Amino acid sequence: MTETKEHIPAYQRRKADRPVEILQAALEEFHAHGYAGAKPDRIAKRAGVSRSTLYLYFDNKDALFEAVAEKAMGTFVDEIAESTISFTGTTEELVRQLLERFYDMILTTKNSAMMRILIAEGPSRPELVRRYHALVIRKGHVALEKIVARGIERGEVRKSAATTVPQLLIAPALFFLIHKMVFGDLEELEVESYLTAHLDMLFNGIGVKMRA
Amino acid sequence: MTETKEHIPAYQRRKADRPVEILQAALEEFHAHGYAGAKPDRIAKRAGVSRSTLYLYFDNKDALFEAVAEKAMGTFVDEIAESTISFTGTTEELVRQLLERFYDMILTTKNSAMMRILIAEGPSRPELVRRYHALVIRKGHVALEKIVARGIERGEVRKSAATTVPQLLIAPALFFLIHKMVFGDLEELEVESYLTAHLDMLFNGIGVKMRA
Amino acid sequence: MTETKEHIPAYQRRKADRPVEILQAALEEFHAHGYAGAKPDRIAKRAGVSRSTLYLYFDNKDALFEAVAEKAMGTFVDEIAESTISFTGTTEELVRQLLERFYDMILTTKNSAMMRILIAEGPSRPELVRRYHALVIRKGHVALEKIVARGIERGEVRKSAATTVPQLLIAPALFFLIHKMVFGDLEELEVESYLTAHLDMLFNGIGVKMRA
Amino acid sequence: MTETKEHIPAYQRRKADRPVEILQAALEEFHAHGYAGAKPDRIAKRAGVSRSTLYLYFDNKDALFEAVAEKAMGTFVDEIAESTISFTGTTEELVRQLLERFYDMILTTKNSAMMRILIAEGPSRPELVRRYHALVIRKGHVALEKIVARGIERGEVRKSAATTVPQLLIAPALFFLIHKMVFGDLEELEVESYLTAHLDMLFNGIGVKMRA
DNA sequence: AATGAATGAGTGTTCATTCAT
DNA sequence: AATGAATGAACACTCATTCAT
Repeated sequence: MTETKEHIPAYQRRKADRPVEILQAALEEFHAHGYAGAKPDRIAKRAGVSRSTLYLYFDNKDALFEAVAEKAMGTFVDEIAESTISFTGTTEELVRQLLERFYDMILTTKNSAMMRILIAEGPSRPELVRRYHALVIRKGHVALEKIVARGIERGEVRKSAATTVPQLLIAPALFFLIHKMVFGDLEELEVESYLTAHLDMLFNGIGVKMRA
Repeated sequence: MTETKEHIPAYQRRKADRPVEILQAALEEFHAHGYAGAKPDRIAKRAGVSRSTLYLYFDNKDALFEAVAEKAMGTFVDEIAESTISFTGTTEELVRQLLERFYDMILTTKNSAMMRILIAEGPSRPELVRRYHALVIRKGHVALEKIVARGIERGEVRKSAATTVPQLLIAPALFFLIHKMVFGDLEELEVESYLTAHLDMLFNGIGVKMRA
Repeated sequence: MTETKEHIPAYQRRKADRPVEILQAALEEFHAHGYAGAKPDRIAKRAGVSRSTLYLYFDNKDALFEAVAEKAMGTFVDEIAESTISFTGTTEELVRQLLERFYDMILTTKNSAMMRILIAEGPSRPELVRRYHALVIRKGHVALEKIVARGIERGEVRKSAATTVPQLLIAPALFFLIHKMVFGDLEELEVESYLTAHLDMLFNGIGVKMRA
Repeated sequence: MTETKEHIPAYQRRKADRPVEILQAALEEFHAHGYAGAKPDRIAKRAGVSRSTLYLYFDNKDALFEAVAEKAMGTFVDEIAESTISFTGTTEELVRQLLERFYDMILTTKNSAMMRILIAEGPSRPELVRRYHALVIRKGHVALEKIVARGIERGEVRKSAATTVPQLLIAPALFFLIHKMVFGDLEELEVESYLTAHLDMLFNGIGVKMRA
């Protein structure tokens, strides 16, 4: 059935590209306007197709949204989880590497879009929240736990109240993400010094240590 | 608490109560559904009035939203800023007190509603973002800076990379807020141990200190 | 006079005045905005009473409108009809007098309000049109016919095609009325010279008469 | 023509027809109910489309109204203005021709619709009034002035009070228009005899001329 | 007699979606 | 595969009207 219609105009866009383009356009739209505020009209325009074409690939706005969410719940966590396993350096180096990638991801926006969507639409989409939790949060938690355990084993990390809540490792990064997302236009947090401060606090705390 | 009150006849209720009830109902609705998803219909029902009564007190959905936001941009920051001035104990005690109040506020939900609204509607409401930034973020930042400066002065806080970014003091609390807001139904973070861990990390860091 | 009266306390005002004031206010409102565009709210304000008071005197907007119309279908025609009977001067004097009063009435606006209402609302109010026709148009027609007949009898008016349509006597005045009503703000027709011209055309025509 | 067309499926009809059909339907609706009373619902039904299709072609009710008005402020005046220039007969013939066309136009209803709209909506649409005045009234005035001047030049028209107000030439026709519009259902003015009478009065007046 | 508070029915308009081509 | 044209259902909002006082 591919050969029958060979009278396609000069620009030959591949059929397979369409869904990808639409998903990308939709992610941007959902990020910018939230679910309810997102207009198929605009998604179509962004994707360079007609409004009706959207419905050729996705049953409806909701299905499109789910597809977008699915795609965005990406591979990030898996990647860092894997890279942790083979890491051979110190915990500080490991965490620094992890956080560098994390802040980098934040600045790449795509996943922050997902975060916004999740926060905004969560209450009306428990299933989406459940999936995200299973695919991202839980896995992330496990990965962080491993890092901490490894650190303790290696004598680089204190076994303490702080280390019972491994999320604290990345909590400041979420703050950074939210801040950038909401107040980014008004006041930019400089990522490098923020990261430095983050690591400093993480490893050394802010308190003055008095040791004999 | 979303119950629909109905039994007291309209004419017996006092006019002055109306805006308060409506604002409360609207806050809940905006929190639950975001701006676009919020239906005047439901707000009215929640407030125990008819749809048109809403418009007796607020010009339109937008005005209602602004009023809700205004009200929620509460006095919290001012209160803690003030209480810091007169504090006489150690920095650790001061920060503990601050965070206890902060986590308490989070669990009181109202302000987390505001946070969700801000994250979700921010892109389409720069003015709201600007006001929140001026009223809450900026003031909060100043208050945190003072705490850090006071700590350094008193020799309780290290002058370090970490202390150049005073937001780090409360960053983990925002993580807690977001987590509770989005994943609260799936996995509860126990506030007391989280707070303990937060403080531990904040003051001591997670790293093993080796001093001579 | 469209001022909103306010200073006299309600209890001092006489009950009997209320309907009159309301009708006056309603006439102005209907004149200014048409039936559909007229708002009970504004009528009440103009009349210096509360919205609900309107409904104390008139069942609903429609009834109020009918009452206004009724009142405006005034006595004007009857008056001029009567004054014609007793007139003893020439036809030209009679017609001049009639038209002077007619133009005067036009400039007093109240009846032009009625005309506007009739034109605008006529299609949806056949009954109103019927009543106006019976009370004003028909009577006016009869009065004009009498004037013409009297003129012919007295040898002051030609029996001609023109005199078979007695409405022609006042037709130019309606033009004046409409013009003032619609374009009055843009281009004022000076009433005195218009009246002079009207009478001149009426009695002499514009044509050059060539008689042997 | 108020019939609702239904049988031709929407997709078979041609896009170009839509605005024309809608405008026609809207003219009828505005004519029948005034601006405020006109319901998009009914316009759509009259035009044989769905309510939302209206908004595909016109931004809103107001824009639709303006388009209707624009279209109705037709070419009539220009046409008669032009035809006057080349006319070679007597003034009486010229005026008769003009009036015949004028009365014919009146009976064709479309422009009388415009007149009703103008009278009814004028107060709340000064801009519309201004445009109509510029496009129709002013031009008409100039055209009438030319006719009178030509008549005087040719010795067929008296230079007199009457001829200083050229609107008097068509004033009786406006009376006819209004009468037909408002009272047409109750009492028909027979156009031919009315026109004859109109011309008679115009040229000869109603007065008895006594010349030596 | 008069009104402040409230509302149900309806308004113009938008939106996600469909359908014949 | 892709679309221009069209629409039903829902939306935020207004309005004439009611009702207990």
